[in-house]
Amino acid sequence: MAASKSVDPAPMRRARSGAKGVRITDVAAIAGVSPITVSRVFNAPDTVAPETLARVRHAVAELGYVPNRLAGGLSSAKSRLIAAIVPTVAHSLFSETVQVFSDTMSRAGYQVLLGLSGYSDEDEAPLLDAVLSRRPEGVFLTGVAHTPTLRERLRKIGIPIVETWDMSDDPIDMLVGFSHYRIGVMVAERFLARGTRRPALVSANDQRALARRRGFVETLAKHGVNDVAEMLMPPPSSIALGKEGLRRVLDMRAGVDAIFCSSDLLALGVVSEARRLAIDIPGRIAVCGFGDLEFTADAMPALTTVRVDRKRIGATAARCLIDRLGGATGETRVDVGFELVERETL
Amino acid sequence: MAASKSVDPAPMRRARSGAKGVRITDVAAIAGVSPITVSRVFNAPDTVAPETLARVRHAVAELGYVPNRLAGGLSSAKSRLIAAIVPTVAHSLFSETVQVFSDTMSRAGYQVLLGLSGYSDEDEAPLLDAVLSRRPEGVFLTGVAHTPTLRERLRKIGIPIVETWDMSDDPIDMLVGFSHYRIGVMVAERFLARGTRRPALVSANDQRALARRRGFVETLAKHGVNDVAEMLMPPPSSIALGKEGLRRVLDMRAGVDAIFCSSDLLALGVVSEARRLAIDIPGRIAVCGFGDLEFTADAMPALTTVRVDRKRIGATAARCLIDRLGGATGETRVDVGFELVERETL
DNA sequence: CTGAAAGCGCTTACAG
DNA sequence: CTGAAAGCGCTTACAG
Repeated sequence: MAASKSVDPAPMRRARSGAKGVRITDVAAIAGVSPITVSRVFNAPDTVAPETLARVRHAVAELGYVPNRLAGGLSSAKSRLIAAIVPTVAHSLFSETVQVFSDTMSRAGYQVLLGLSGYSDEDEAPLLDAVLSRRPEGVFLTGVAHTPTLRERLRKIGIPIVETWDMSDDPIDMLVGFSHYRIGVMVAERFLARGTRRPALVSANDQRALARRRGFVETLAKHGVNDVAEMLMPPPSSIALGKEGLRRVLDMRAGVDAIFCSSDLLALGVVSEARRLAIDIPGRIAVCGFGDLEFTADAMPALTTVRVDRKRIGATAARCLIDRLGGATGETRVDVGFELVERETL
Repeated sequence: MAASKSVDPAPMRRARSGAKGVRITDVAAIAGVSPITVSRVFNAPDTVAPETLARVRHAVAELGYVPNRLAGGLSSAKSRLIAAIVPTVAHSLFSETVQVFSDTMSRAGYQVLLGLSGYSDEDEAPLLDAVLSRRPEGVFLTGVAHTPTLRERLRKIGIPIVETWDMSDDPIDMLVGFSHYRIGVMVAERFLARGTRRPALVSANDQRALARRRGFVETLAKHGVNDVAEMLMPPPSSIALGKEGLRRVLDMRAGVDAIFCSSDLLALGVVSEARRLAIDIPGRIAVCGFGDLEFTADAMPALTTVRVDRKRIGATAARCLIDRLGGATGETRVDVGFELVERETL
């Protein structure tokens, strides 16, 4: 009796959700070992007999097996994931740090889960939730300006946390950064040494730029210079904003003789617009940026800027986390410092 | 009988691995519902009665519960993770694309897991393994130059894949890019129109730069210009390499009158070194870069460059993946094109 | 609109 | 050096 060719419903390969991957049990079956042994081949290969190792590895290659870390992480409570919260990766300021951080972490067997926070501190809670839902084993934070609630939450999770790109007297856990306030102080001092009487500020109004501003303004005030023409604007900074910044600042105050910009991009705009207006830089107006982006030296030799070792921050932060995850204890506070780079006489 | 104060061993809060988080059952207990209902509050809130919803949300807030997506992903076979393989994030070329891609994906409820591949195609296999072990629901790839093995593997996984930053006749799945070859052709044509007789190339030897080179060299040859002075070097490109590039190229060939650089950074080095050598750009030598980085217009007005809409690539790629994950079908091939930007007469 | 049972694919802790 | 049993914290598919 020939059965009619019925439409064969796609067979469920798994009891649930029709998953289609190769599992550890498939490898185990082919290699003739138990799943535990296959697991050991990945997680503790030196505890497995050489021949067994070879046999399992062969089966792995044959099936193209890739362990499921969702399952592994759930079972072992080790996600091998590190969360990194960064405002943006669109500018090389943070992205170089992220690059080195990520490279270093992966060499140690961790993957980095990037959380791009933008510049608003408010949206950080949902972002943090999203990231923490993956159960990272450590957290890299950009900046230290977090709400007390957030700080408390992070502290309570009990995983290593490294705050970066800033200094703080009360870090959540580890700290690798530099003092924005001191940068402002030092730039003010250089300007003063040069005889500046009418300084101006063209700055983004984000936390860290404002800390530099404070150092700048307070130091100037200490030396009797109280009127700083200020142009504050929301991030992200751009060359166009720098151009506008110069125009505004010149409108606000006559005789401006020095401008502190919160980023090289803004400074580039200022210098560029100055050129258009036939204003001599640094002759008539000294300009200082921040970041020491790769192009500034060649593009804007007249520009003074602040150099921070961005790669070192990434590498050091990674090292701190790796050490801690490896069982190290103790406080970590690293001040990587900064450097004022004067291409020409300021 | 006063018991002696024995050292209290830290109580195991969980049967295994001493985990310490709040679980869905804790929330359920407090809210007086079953775990399934708590799960629904996160994954299908509109199927839950308003009062129940409120009660559960209150319990969630009280306990600071964050769902464990390792468990959720394992159970539902939905990781809500998208893998993005990118050579580097240290230069704004790719990082802007990554930024927009990541922003768009997170708005759709996905997180992006970044895999930084460097420029070597060989190390891609282990990186891919690492990334696939998280069971992403989709993959963003930079470039299309992958080994057949890798292409086959990716195809077999059966998840949506979008290749970007390049064109191909045989994409693995979806494609959002532009033709590097055609860029080379167009730059050659512009150079020829300008009367170039002795063109040179200063280029990184990565896949895509070499595709541009091919278009460039072949088009020149078609017009009888066969001797191109070439300086090829390994990525990453830098201003310093551009400077060296100019010197080398001038050594190799007398009378060079046009240089095609594989990146704006290299071009910046060339222009900068030319200035030092008192060579008129673009008068004596026309220079064309690639990337249209934000600073080039202001820093190097004499520089011609190739503009690609990096943000659009990120946004479009994200949209493709989101649509597909939402059930859409059909082919996707998007050529975002490019634009030759001449700041001054070439 | 809500819940009891089973299962996702691993690893731990133990035993041998 | 290797394995049987139990469990990690969720969600699915069903039933009511």
